[in-house]
Amino acid sequence: MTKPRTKLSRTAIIECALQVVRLYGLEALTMRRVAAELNSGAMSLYRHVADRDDLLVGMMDHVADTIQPPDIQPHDREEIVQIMMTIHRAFRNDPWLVHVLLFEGRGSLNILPLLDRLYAAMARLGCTPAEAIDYYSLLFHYAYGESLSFETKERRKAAQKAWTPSEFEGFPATANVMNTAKTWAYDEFERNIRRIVDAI
Amino acid sequence: MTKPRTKLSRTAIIECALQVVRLYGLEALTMRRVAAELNSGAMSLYRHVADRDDLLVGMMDHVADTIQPPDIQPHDREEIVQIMMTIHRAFRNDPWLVHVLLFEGRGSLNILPLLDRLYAAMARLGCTPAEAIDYYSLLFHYAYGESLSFETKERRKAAQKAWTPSEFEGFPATANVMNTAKTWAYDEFERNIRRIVDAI
DNA sequence: ACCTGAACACCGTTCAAGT
DNA sequence: ACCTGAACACCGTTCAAGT
Repeated sequence: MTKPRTKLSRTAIIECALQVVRLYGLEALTMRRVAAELNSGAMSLYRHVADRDDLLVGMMDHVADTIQPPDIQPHDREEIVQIMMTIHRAFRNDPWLVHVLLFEGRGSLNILPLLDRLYAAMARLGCTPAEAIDYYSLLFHYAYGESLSFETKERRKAAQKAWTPSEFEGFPATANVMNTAKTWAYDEFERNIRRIVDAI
Repeated sequence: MTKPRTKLSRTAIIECALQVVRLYGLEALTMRRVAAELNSGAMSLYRHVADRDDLLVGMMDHVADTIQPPDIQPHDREEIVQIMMTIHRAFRNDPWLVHVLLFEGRGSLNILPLLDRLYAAMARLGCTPAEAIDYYSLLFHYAYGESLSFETKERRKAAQKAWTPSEFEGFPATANVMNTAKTWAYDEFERNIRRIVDAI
């Protein structure tokens, strides 16, 4: 994927970095690597990008721009579910987003339209602002944790580091649940989002 | 806090590393640093610890051992709430735990007794194993996300990188919620755990 | 104006050598 | 057996120098 020599630019750097992170993961995203892919010196990037954090924020804004907002739903509960599913899909496609959100501590303003639809739907359902904060916390933090955990689970599967049944000896309630978990490809995110929304 | 020269041992290394991570954070926890605190060469640690990941797992096991399990509750819903609050308190005290859990992909077996009480309470409430998996996902992933987000929020406050109100112009539902958020020290974790448990 | 190589101050870890 | 310093292969980033 090394590109032929072209003019360096912020968007060219961001798009190249996006390719690297999607193919090789966040820890492979180094300034030197991106520069190499662009056939240029590592230091040339700093003309267009303040530092690595700035690059990450740029990538996040770029991705946020390409998110397809879901159709407006006539039912407010379904509106909330569809917005959360859209965000969850973005996290599945780009797990590094959650890392940047949580560790850089900086979200993209480009998702504000989606966020405002969420809060508006909550308001129509009768939520006070205080309740809206609670539900936002529950919905988003669950989405963060679930996405990070999913990513880890994939990695662990590849590394064969899963827990073995013998470790659950003496813990019958746990063993009972784990036996089911093993034989069943579950995808609980949507079900759980609906449980939360039903409680609003 | 630099210790006088004593015999190196796995537990001495783990306890020293625990001090470092609690005082200076996970990114300050380097092999060289821990060694320096112990007045020894960085490479000496490798006699007692396989690598940095092994050290982190050792620290996690050590912390898991010191968790005070809550009293057994007569009501199963309250049993679940108290277990989750116990885990949440551990995450607040040691935010790096969540990083290790999610990025090393390795939990401590030492919390299995607590986990088994959780699954047993769910079973008594009539949960099938499939439902138990769903609720486990919701409870724990929310706890992960909330803890990471709390840590980030603290850091961001220190760095004065919070969002400014002007950024919410044109998004009235969001602005309305954010105005409340600013003036109100909220602690929504327990409320949200109870909401989840009520839905079981 | 735009790009760059050498250099700095860090990592985790390997390896051969000390006692 | 236990410890260690030098060295390796990496980082992000600064700085002075090239065109």
